[in-house]
Amino acid sequence: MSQTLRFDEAYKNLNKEQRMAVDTIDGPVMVIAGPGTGKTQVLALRVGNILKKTDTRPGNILCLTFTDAAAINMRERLARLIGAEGYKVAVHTFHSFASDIISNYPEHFYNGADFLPADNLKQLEILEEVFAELPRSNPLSSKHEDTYTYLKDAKKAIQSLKRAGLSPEEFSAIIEDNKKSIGQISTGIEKVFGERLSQKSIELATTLASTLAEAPQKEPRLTGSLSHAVALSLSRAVALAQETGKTAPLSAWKEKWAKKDEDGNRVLKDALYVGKMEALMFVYRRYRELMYRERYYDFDDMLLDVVHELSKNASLLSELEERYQYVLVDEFQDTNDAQLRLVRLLGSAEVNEGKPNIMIVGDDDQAIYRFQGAEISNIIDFPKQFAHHALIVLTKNYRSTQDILDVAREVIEKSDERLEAVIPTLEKKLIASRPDLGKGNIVHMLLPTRTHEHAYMAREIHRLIDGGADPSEIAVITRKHRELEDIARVLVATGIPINYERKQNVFEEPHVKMLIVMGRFVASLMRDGKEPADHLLPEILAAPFWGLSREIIWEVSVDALNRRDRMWLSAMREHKDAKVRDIANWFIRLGADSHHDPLERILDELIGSDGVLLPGGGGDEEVHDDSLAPIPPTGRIRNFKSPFREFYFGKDARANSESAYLLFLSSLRVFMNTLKVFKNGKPLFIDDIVLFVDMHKRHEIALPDTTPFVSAKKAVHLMTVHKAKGLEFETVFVASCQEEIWAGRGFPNKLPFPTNLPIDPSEGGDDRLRNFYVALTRAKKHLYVTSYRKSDAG
DNA sequence: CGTGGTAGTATTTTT
DNA sequence: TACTACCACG
Repeated sequence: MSQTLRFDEAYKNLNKEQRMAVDTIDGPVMVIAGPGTGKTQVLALRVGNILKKTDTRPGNILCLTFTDAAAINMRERLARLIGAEGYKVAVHTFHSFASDIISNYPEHFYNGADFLPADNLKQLEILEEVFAELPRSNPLSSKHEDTYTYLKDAKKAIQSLKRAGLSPEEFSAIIEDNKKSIGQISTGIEKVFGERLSQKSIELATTLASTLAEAPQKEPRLTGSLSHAVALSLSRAVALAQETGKTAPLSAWKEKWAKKDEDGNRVLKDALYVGKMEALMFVYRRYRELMYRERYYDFDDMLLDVVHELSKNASLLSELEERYQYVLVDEFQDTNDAQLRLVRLLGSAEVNEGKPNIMIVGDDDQAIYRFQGAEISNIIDFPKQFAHHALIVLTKNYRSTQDILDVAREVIEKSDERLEAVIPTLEKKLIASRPDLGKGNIVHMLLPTRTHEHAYMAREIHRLIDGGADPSEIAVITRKHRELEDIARVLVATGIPINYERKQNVFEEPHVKMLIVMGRFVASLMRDGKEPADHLLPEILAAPFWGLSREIIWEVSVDALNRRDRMWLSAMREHKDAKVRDIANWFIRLGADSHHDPLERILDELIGSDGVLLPGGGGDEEVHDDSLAPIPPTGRIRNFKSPFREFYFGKDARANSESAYLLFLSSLRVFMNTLKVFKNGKPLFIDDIVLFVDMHKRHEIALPDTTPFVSAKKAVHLMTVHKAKGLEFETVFVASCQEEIWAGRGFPNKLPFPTNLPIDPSEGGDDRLRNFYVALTRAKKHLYVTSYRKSDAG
């Protein structure tokens, strides 16, 4: 089929609303696309339509998505619908777009210098430098066991500020402004709330609210004045109190907004945090300075730097505006404030007359990325921000049965952070449009305990598969990985094939862990004059791959005890078993080799591979027989080969655990790649492992490896809600549907932002509701909602 | 019955 | 840190 035909065919299949979205080419357009309403198809076809109806070239259309996967998906769909032209459309994630601008216009960024991306560790290192500059009196300088207690909190706070698009200067301006009014507000609060609440307090509070409201108001959401934020909430409480004639609403307000200071005075909570905020302001500024000096940027800097350059560089902005005549944003409810600023800047040209060709697609009910700085008000306020917009609502659902849609709707209607609450005429009720699905089930099972719940799921999944269901059309969705780990174990044990894309900490992968311990030991042998890390030997020798019996290890330990130096290593060299002697001498030789041999080669020896696992290691015996080795090797030691690989991943072992082998390989790859970045591409030696691992341990940083654990091609999917977003399955199990799992409290925040700067990424009440809504709407036909009565703790 | 103080408890999701 | 249960008191 020719490309035009394919486009025409797809276009013909659109429903009325979808076609309207595709045909509305000009001006700001907001498309509300609930789950399963075909939004990706609409986006792709609209791009095709712009190309068809106007003389715009593909490169002048910008499509912004959040994930790499979504960008790839979009590019492929465009190619399918409109052919090769599709590849020329600028499809980007927000980050790749920003990074593109930085590399295309180097003269405007970092003075044209090449900057390196800073990983987690580097960021914490630099932040630690900043903390070291703080005087003891600084509220953030407190330490516990050599680590700064506020280090991680400061990192999170800085991340939030960057995602909100705020530079240190802008943040500083807000803090300074608040400082001016905070004392006055607190005095007002003390007057009204200093004594026990009574009917009289209602009157006093009314006057306070109106006085505060008189303070000069400033620009939009992020820079609204503190007085106004306080006045707004207080007047709401006052209204309630007057209505009911009770003081309860005022009591609640006091609880939320005020606190007693050291002198027992009622003050605005913000007043108690000002010191910390000022300290944070300093840390943020210094952090950026040091990062800049050392030529590093982090993920969030890219967007922030582009946004700030565009806001002051009119010529660069207009160049981009001219280039991108049409902008389409997918999943708009997930944008953070920095991203919104970027989108607004791109449409700010005067020729647009306030009607830029921007189309945003999203669903307020599926906003579940608050913890990443996503700001649901971006989509809720879109109608206000772009006055002359077209609004299109897609309500035909091509995924689920009406029963499932109805249940989901009942859940989401409990929320009031919704567009339907803002636009009274808006109707988002989804209509099932897949009659071919037939009748499905919705099952709610309340089981006695979690163990019962998991057993029930296993039983039910078995029944479905035995009845002919395709395992890959079944998904188990939970809120947390913790739940999935338990479920995965149960399903595997009962013989159900699973596909679980968990994030594994590479340091915890058992084989990598053992390699690290051995590496540590070898490193201790290379440092001349230092004691060998003898204490590691019991753990190393206990590993099954050496094939050493318990008795032999016990003998070594007794021999060591009877020696004057008490060393296992010495005891091993004199042991009667030849294998034990070989191992000891082999380690000593590796320690000596480590002075000149690169890490890859030593690792290869530890693993006992023939240079298959790691490029640049093993295989070439020339280097190996190098006479530089300080201990003249006997033929015997030379020939000793680590049984590690053969034991775990040899022909026999691998047949049983192909997936474990792949997991190890990918963990090792992640480990090596990160280590290379850590050393900036400089040659690696075995003692780098020690430094590298210890630094990650100290900062409690995990190295995530996301290789999925797949036990069969057709397997039941296990995933968290966040992973499941955008996917669909015939049968969905939503597990552990308890309040404390799906709506439990989050982390307390040690560095709360001022009240008039609502950028705290922790979830508010409705985020939990939306999480659950997203989980429910993944199901096409059968939906199982399970919960248990008693927690593990009883 | 509402209020205010104290004590005890819990602790994610991921581009 | 933020929340709830609990209890004493006005």
